[in-house]
Amino acid sequence: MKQTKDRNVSKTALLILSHANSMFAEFGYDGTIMDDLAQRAGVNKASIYYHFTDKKYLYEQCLTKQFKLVVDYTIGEVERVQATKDKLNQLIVSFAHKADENPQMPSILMRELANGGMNMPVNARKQLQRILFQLQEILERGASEDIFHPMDAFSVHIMIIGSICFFISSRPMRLAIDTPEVVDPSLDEAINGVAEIILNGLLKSK
Amino acid sequence: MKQTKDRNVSKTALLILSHANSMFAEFGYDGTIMDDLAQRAGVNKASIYYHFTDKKYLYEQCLTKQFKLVVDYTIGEVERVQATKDKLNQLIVSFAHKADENPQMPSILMRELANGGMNMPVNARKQLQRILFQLQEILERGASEDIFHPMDAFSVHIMIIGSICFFISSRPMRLAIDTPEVVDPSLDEAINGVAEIILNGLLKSK
Amino acid sequence: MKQTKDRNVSKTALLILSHANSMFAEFGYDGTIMDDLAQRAGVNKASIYYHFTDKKYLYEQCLTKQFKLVVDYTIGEVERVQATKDKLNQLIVSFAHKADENPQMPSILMRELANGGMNMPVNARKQLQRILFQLQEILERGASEDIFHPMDAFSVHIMIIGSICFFISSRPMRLAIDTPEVVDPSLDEAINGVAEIILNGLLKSK
Amino acid sequence: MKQTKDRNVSKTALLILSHANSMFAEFGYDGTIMDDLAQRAGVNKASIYYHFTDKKYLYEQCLTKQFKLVVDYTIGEVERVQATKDKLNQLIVSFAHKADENPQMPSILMRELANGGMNMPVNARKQLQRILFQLQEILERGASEDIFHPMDAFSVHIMIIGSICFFISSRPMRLAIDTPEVVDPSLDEAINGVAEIILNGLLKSK
DNA sequence: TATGAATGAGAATTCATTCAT
DNA sequence: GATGAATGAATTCTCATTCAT
Repeated sequence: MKQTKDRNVSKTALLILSHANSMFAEFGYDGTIMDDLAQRAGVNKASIYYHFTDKKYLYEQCLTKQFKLVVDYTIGEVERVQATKDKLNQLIVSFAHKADENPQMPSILMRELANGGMNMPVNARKQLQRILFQLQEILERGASEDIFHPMDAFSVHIMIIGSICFFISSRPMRLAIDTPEVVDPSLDEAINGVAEIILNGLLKSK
Repeated sequence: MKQTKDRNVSKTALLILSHANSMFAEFGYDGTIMDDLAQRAGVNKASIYYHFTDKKYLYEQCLTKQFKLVVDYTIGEVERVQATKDKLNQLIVSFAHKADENPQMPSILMRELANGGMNMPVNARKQLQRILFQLQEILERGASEDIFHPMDAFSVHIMIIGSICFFISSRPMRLAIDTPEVVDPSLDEAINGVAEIILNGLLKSK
Repeated sequence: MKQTKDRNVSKTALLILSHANSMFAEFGYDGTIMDDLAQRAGVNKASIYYHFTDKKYLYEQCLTKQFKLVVDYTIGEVERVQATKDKLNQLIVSFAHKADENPQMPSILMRELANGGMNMPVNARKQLQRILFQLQEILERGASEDIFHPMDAFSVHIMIIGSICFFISSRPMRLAIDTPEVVDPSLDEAINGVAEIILNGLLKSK
Repeated sequence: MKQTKDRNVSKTALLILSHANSMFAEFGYDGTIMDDLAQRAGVNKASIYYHFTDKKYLYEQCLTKQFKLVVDYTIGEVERVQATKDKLNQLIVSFAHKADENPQMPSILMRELANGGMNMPVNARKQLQRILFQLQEILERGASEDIFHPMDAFSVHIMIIGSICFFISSRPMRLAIDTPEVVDPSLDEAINGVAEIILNGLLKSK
């Protein structure tokens, strides 16, 4: 029964997937109503079940796909630069930009963590670990090159992902409420701020 | 103050509030079911409505109380130290420890942000802004004392809150899945890592 | 949660139960629609769930109650007569009359057996066994009194229950289609026929 | 006969039919899901509709085929013996054995009766009537030969069919639950018990 | 004939909220 | 203040059936 129908390439399946993505990001799992999804995607409700078995499985598909997209891109970009310091900078910037292009990802991740992350599909979790591993490699290389203070990879990982996800997913709220006293920075400004602090923080003062 | 029949002090109300707190944190707004809450709190369902009008209002009460708790503590602690640099460090450490004692707060905040933060009660939002303002003050002071690089307060704010909330709310997941390759740091280790990086990042190399 | 709410004595619960009884008998488990039941019973759909948890539990309640009713009556009547032969006769006649008054019981029993009887509530099953045990006692007594041929109790049990249930539950069909060649007997005629054959068949010819 | 493109002979149709038979017997009409049937039979769902128009028609085909099989055999066997008494005995024994070989038949019949028999296909009903007519003939012959008490054919018919169907379809349940106090008889023992009682009951004591 | 993909009309169950006592 | 009992509006999922290829 639960044949992982990987013919999910059909037009209908794609339509469903894409609308599901934005709805899950916008409304969360509980807040996403299958009826509405069907309507927005312009497909029959039963079609969703035909293609994705049930809501939970559909959610998993969305999660995994999103995460892989962002992580693949980030890792690819990091590999294109050579210097250890540049790699770290690239990791932050690439992750931020791709996550910003797919803002559902930060939303979903944050909600999942808030839920204890226990029903986060293994595959989605693995994607994040790929970044953690890459980061670890960078930090170790930097330490052995004697340009970085030795630093626990996990803390840095959390800082990067946490900062960026917070920035991206808090934007709608910030834009809705103007806090004239504090200027809302653009993504690039914020990313650069984050990257600068982290690099500065890690680099041994020359 | 004007003692307006503050009903919420009754034993029943307190029971409800405390259970509501953990349930909202664990299951989110939608995931928290009034029937279950009544059962866990050992009160009649209709009592909840008597004391808190409706689910939304109950949620607001929980949110605001939690946020105020953490923020009051943080601000108080920061004010007890004098040196600018120590103030920044204190802000990070105090926020982290209090949030760790009340881990519902990070969960709720993250879920709210993921939801676009649109139905986050104004009062709760204001609490966070108190931290932002205090941070801004510290950064400005540090800049004028010429010990900090000038840096946009918002980015730093996001980094601090984001890193810490991520760390705290991802812990249950991390503990459930062991990643032997990467050691899971304790809260103090992680906090120190975060604080170190941020301070290093901001401080002008002496 | 599944607190066997034995306050099922309320007017609403009784209403639901009685309508459920006839509907399950008439349409079977699958054929009984909760919406319709609510409407017929004149109660709110959610009330059914409030009182009976779910469809399955409601069904079990119906089953058990029906079976107990018929079996209690039968056993009681049998105990009122003394002679072994009369007891056997009484068992057949009482069971038939009470089942005829509650024709849902034969329907439900037959459907359950057709389903393999596997999800027949234990309690309902036990009721039928009470008849089997009583019958066994009668047959043994009859054998020791030397008035009955020794006969396996189970076969006789099956004959009695099977014959009567078949007769009662096939009546609607028979009445719908007239088979002029064969006269449809009344319940009493049929019961007497059955009882006569069984008694004759068991009694040693004097 | 006129060889009207009898499609139902194709391998696919046969597959469907055979699986439909067991599923209808096991789960009943409502409980049999076309999707599952397709999967079990290893054919495409639309194929079922191509071959059998709809679920109802498929059900009829199953019913009629099953009933005819049992009834044809029974009637044939009865005709092979001569003595009136032997004929009656043969009717019981043959019906029992053939029904035991095709235990779907008793299940389906019982469920149909439980449903009021209203949507039992005419053709299936006619099969059972063939047995009733044959039985009537036997009883009349026995009465005119003065070896049988005169007895209403319908009651005897019900007793035979009811007892045997009950025995066969209650077997799975009995085997699942052992009632050590009462020994579960084999089919032959039970049949002989039933046949003995009925014959004894009808025969005038010589 | 066979098959993947629709689709519409349900059907069970849930849940926040209210009401009468 | 507390409680058992409603209740209406959703919401997920199911299933027989059809369609296009």
